[in-house]
Amino acid sequence: MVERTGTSIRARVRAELTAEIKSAARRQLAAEGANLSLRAIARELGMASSALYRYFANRDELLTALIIDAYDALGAAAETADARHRKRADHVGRWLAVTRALRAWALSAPSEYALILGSPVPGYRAPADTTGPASRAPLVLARIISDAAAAGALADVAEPPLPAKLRAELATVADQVGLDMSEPVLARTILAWTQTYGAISFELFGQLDNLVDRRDEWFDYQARSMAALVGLT
Amino acid sequence: MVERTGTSIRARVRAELTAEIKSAARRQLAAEGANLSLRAIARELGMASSALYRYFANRDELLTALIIDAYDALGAAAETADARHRKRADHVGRWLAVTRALRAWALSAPSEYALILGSPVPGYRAPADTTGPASRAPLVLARIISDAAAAGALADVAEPPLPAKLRAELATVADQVGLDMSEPVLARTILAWTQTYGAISFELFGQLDNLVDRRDEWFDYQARSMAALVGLT
DNA sequence: TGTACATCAGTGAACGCGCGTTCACTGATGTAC
DNA sequence: TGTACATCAGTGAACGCGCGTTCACTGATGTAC
Repeated sequence: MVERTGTSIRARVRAELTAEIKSAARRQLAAEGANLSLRAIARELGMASSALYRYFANRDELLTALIIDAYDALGAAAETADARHRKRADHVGRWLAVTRALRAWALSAPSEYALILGSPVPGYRAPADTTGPASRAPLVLARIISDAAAAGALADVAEPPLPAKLRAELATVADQVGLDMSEPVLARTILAWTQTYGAISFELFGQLDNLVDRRDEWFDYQARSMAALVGLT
Repeated sequence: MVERTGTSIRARVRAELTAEIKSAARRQLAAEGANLSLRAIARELGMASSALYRYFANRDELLTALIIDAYDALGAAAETADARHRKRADHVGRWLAVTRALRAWALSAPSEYALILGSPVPGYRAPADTTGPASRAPLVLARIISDAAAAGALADVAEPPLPAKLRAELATVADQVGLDMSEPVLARTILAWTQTYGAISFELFGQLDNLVDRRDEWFDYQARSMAALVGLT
């Protein structure tokens, strides 16, 4: 993004137009898929296509901004869903609330979900600044598990062996994000997050068509299964 | 596809060129992502772009052919992996062999995997003829489970309740594909297939970067977990 | 408070490119008698 | 077996379109004195 500081009128107008460009871009994404066209955005906003270059250096920069926004929106949805759950000790309830919120966000903004969690956009490589926002949602899930573990509320679950080197890798990851979790618990958490992502993508990308119609119930069933697999009670 | 019958020389040459067009298209897909360009394919084959219209009525028809081929290739990989497993009663082994084969195929042809299981291609809607090939791979997994069930080798597993109507829907599905399975078992099978799909997509679409490097071990851990969840022993 | 100058947003034309699809055509391969 | 005709594959030009990005420009907003 073309950064510019200050709180003058000009700066505020600038911020507003930047937001308008992004939301026009999101609308375009919803209509056309990942083929983002700067000219089409400019057309919708009634301005010359060259004007966009005062706000974003090029197409990729705009895409990056959209990706970061999407990760942040998904992360925020997860965080508020967890925060709103009053009974903090009801870990299964929190897991259900958060995974449902993730799904609801995805269904409300399918093209943005596809942008961050679908197949990569051809010819685009995400810069490093996305990793922070990208980890918000999974961290919320992880925190539910670590809360349960800390409260001694995590059931023992039979599980396949973890090879030593994989185990060591998981220990490093837990360390880096500051999670107090045993390696097997972290492994199960990532597994469950992967399943959740798979369930949402399946529904969104049409793999559930002609298979399951009662989508809400089916999702809940899956979420509960995964909560149980992780050991939440 | 522009159908034409006969086994004359002309017909054989025609079949060969059709295959060449598809494989050039696949190469293009691998290089550029889902932005399939007829002109680029024609260029690579050293022919006029208009010549392609003797083989495919338009771009969408070529895409459809590629999608069907990809589903078939994935299905064939699953089927041969299962067939090659000699110990038919070793259901966990068969599950591992098949899911590993699915992953291996996806890693060897990431763009084709993305074509069928990634985010939908903008502006393209799959016709009905894809549903047959699309179900080959999941059916192989389902058959392993139903074999285990038939052999009485499926462990009882605690699981969340299935709402009656969802249960009825699952019964219909089992009926349609001719699977002799109880609804809870079918539910767990679809869940496990969803997780498997999520695991492969996670790896392929870069979500595992900076998280897990020992991919083979990680995948096996997940596959074994899912086998256990379904009740394979 | 007013003036002079610098900064910035937005314009419109242009560059150079690629795309899917159609169409009238040529020449080779196949078929019927 | 040879000839006449129909079928087919492939060509090359053209239509009409859209794209990202650059550039010199105008006029408005902000800043310094």
